[in-house]
Amino acid sequence: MCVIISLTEENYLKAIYTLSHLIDESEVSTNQISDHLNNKAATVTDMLKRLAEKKLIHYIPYQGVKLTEKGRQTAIKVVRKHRLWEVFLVDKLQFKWDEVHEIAEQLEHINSDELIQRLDKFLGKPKFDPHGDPIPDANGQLNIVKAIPLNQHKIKGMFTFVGVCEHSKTFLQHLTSIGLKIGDTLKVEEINEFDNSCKVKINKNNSQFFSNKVASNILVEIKK
Amino acid sequence: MCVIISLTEENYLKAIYTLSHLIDESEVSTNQISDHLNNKAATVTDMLKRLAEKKLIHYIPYQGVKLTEKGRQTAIKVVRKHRLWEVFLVDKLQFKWDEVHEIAEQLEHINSDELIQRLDKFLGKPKFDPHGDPIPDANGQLNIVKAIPLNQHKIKGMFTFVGVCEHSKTFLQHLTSIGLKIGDTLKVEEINEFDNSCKVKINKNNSQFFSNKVASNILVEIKK
DNA sequence: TACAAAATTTAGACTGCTCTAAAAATTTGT
DNA sequence: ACAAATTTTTAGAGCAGTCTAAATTTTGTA
Repeated sequence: MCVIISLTEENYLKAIYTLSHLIDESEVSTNQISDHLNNKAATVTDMLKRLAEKKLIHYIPYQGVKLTEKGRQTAIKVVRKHRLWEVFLVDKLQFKWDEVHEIAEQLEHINSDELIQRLDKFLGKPKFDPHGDPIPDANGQLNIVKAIPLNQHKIKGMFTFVGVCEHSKTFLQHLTSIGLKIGDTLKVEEINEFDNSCKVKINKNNSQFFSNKVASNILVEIKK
Repeated sequence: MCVIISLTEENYLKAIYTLSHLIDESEVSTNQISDHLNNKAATVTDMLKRLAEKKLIHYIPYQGVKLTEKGRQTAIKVVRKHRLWEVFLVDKLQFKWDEVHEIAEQLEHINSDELIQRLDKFLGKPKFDPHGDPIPDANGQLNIVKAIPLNQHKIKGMFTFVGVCEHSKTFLQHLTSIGLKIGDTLKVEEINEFDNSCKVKINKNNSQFFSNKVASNILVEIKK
């Protein structure tokens, strides 16, 4: 009944979960997984056979994979742990938001339901991690986030910065260097047709230009 | 220069460290390690060869092993992490002292110096874990504890309960059930020659009997 | 002190996870 | 529609860590 799932298997399930959510709930290919995890396609094929054996994924050779319900529950539990630990690292240990990913990658595999339940309570049952990503609840339910990238709005006006698409250290450090934090108000004052860059005021500060690349990785909601 | 040490290797080094400190700084035998880690002697021999290769232990076949300085530093870092995480679990997440060992066994392998430094600060740089065991500092220095088991004092009088020898769940739960916590004052009122049991008053409460077995696992200092 | 018992090591094998090289299947472009 | 390119799988191998069974070394004692 209670199949043991190794740290490596957890990482594969998380990868499949993440990749399948990039665009709707599509099937994930062997190469996508091998790129994401930095190992070879042959290695991935091997692992897919084992995960299918354990009923954690639906796998038809050459057709890509999808998580089973059991696989999804496992993956989402890892995501929940990852994001809760990130909150701990930032809120309690004063890490910066660009410093926590690697440590959370380790902590997410600590196995204790009691620990996670208590950590969640200790942190005040947070709904979002330091990057604005939603934290699944203990039952694996996830807030549906309706935020979309700033560059897709194509309109001037007031927005709230609620999350990022890109989680790389360099991008997060860039946002920090321009003084942008989750929750800030963005006022789009100009949109330039030719390169899709925009002039934005952060809170009450001076305006600055965001390239399309930056704007495409900033998730916002229209400010009420 | 910077040899990678696996989780398994860390566990072997910690086992050797622990076992070598049971009695002075003696050498540790293959069987002691295999008992402690619940695996076979042949498996231990294999690992000892690998640890010796990496200059983490001094190993002469059939002669037992001793940690090198590098091995000791590695082991003590794991012990430091284990004990700090135990403090976190008890002080911040309200775990009981008999519930934290298994979780700390996992957390002790999380690899981030920055994390440990910040956790230490967050916890108020504690000197002892919830069982009264000393926490090595960041340089691997350990407070020498001069506490000895209650049954070895052989005298009546006032003592302070500062730690335990036995760390099993059942023993710790037993102490909890008789209302004994680290820091409590023990007044030894009688010592029975025939079975070495003693009558003890905990703080200002009613007196009760401690068997020799209990008294031998309770570390105390003479109360000033 | 010699020999039996105990401790330890060696030999050979298995699993999980990884790789490279080669074969097979699928997709794409003309 | 089919050849070329791409993707995926298969085959075979290696390493870390574990095991059992057998051989070797040390220890304790008769």
